[in-house]
Amino acid sequence: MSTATVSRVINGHGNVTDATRARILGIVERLQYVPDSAARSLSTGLTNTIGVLLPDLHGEFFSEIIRGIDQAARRRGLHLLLSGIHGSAAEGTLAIRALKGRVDGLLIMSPYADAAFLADHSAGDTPAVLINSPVRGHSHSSFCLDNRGGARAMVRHLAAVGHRRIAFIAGPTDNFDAAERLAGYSEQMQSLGEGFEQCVVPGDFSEESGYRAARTLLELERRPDAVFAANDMTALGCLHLFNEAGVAVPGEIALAGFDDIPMARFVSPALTTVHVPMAELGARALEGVADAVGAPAAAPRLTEMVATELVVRASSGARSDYRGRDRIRLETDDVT
Amino acid sequence: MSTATVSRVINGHGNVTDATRARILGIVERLQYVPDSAARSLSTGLTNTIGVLLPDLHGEFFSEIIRGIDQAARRRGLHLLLSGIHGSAAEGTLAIRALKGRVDGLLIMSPYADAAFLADHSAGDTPAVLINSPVRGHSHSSFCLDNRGGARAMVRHLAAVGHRRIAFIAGPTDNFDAAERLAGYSEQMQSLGEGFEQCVVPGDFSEESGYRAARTLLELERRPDAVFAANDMTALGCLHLFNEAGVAVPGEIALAGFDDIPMARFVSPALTTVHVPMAELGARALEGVADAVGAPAAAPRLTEMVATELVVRASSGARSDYRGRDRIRLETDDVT
DNA sequence: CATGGCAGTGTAATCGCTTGCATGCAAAAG
DNA sequence: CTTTTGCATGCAAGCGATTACACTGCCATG
Repeated sequence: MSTATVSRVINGHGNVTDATRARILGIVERLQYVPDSAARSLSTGLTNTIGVLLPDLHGEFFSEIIRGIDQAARRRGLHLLLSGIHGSAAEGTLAIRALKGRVDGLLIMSPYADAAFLADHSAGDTPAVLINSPVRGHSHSSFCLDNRGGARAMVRHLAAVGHRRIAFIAGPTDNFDAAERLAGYSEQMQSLGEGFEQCVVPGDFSEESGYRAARTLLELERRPDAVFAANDMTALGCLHLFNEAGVAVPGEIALAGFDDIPMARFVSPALTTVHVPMAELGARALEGVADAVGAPAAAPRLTEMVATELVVRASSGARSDYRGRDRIRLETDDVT
Repeated sequence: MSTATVSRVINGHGNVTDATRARILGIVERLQYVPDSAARSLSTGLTNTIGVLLPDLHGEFFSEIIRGIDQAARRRGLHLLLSGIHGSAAEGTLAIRALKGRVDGLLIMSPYADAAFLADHSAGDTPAVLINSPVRGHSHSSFCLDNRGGARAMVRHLAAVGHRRIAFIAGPTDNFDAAERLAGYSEQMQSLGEGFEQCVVPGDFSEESGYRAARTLLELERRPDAVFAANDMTALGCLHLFNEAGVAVPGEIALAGFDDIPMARFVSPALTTVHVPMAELGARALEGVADAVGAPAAAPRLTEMVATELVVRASSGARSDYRGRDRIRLETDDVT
């Protein structure tokens, strides 16, 4: 009974008698033997680990995406090496390098990811998958949330409900998600054409920026019918100001957000928003890396879109019997 | 120039001429050489990685604690191997075994952690630190949130505001945090003595259970002055029912929660609650494991308490924005 | 001038596993 | 009864680092 045989038993490589296998398994059990993973990695070149780089570990978002990733990883028997990138691309590059050799694949989410990531990483042979990144096509697969489609759907909804002058509170200008949402808004407004007025005010995804933007909007000579914020926190900031200013939502002005954070259901009026399936996005991305790990380097790099879902609640002023062309979820009266 | 010298340069072990060092560093830079971590682990027995086991990857809580852990890990140059334990202790045990050899230390958070964890793990030599776990003292350090103190503070606050009949909606009976909060409530009510009436109704930390508990409370012949829920979600469920039932908060009945989830600020009336510094708890726990990794096995195991903070908002009916503050206490359990 | 010490460098063993190849042995084939 | 075939097993060579130990000069000391 040599180490070779034990190895074969443990890894399920055939060519072992049932008798020896049983004997070995018995001993393994008795000794609580667990193969040393470092040694194993050294000789196989595999770690069974996926590195996960996330931009910001704040909020519900992050936890959702991680949950999806974790579940998928568990299903595939993979471990997760987690790292938050707080700073710029430089720090990200550093983090990637530190992970090199420790992981079989990389899952990188960074709305700020630029060519630097690519350049630095392309040197390695570790496959990587990007989540919601502006970088496309060449050497990595990527999974993207359909921000643009979601924003368009929201604009269509607001239009269908009867709003004409629809303002948009933008997100950070260097953020990919924010840019896509803005683009979706503009495109849809454009294609609605006559009688619809665009108006974009700056914001940065924070509650405070929403608060400020709301004030700006109220002071306009031609006050908008509806305000579409680039994310829910911004919308919540808006709502605060509207409440303080005694402006009725959705009576005098409609409001909508993006993300569907848990809080969106709880505010009053409940916030119409775009639901983003973060857990699903995370899970799909992990499957993507896992597949890429086994596959030859020449495997096709694809960009997969993950759909969003319009969630209509009270703040947009929809009649309760609203039915649009979009895939929506109606929550008019959501009591537990 | 041999591998030995290179190794010495890279690891900063002296005995190398400045000239050779410079030459080697130059080559390292040019070749973008990164030492293979598997090989390194194999020969040193260290992985520079801490395993993190979390019970549930849901919600703001989780993301906060992970954020704290990640920051601390980054400071110490450690990697994080993350794993969610969805099921029971059995699954946890499995997860621990899977991590064995991959990590230098373990950070385990499980309000359900029982002796099984301990037993299984004690076999290994990997140091572990428990977060918010009922298990104490013997072979692991642990970091606990001062649930009991927080609950007592809340009861004192409610009493100070003038409430006498203070009801408590409990959490899951097998959850350590929940049990501690209940204990804090009972203790404080007891010591308030005359004129204060205890009343505990069951719950399970969910919004729905709060909704149901609220109905139960309203139907009592002697309706309580105040309701203290074991966590914020439960309190939010309560609030929903009170709103539906047209019971004014805090006018007719005061309400308080525990956790200080972001939503607590946004509901109306804003929820008085107990803030729990999850990020700090996570960071401190990580420092704990990191220290334990280097230390001899005989190092003292201590239990550290992380203080909570009372956050008074409108729902408890306080006059001004009263704010109580506790400081972090350090408690050392005996060793052996 | 011989000797010992010391600093810088190289040699080779080691960590624990996987795996190609050699070996042994029993059953099938000639 | 010998030869072939094939399956189960063992041997030993890596995998890429770390590190104890050996070695080589060189300088200080006796």
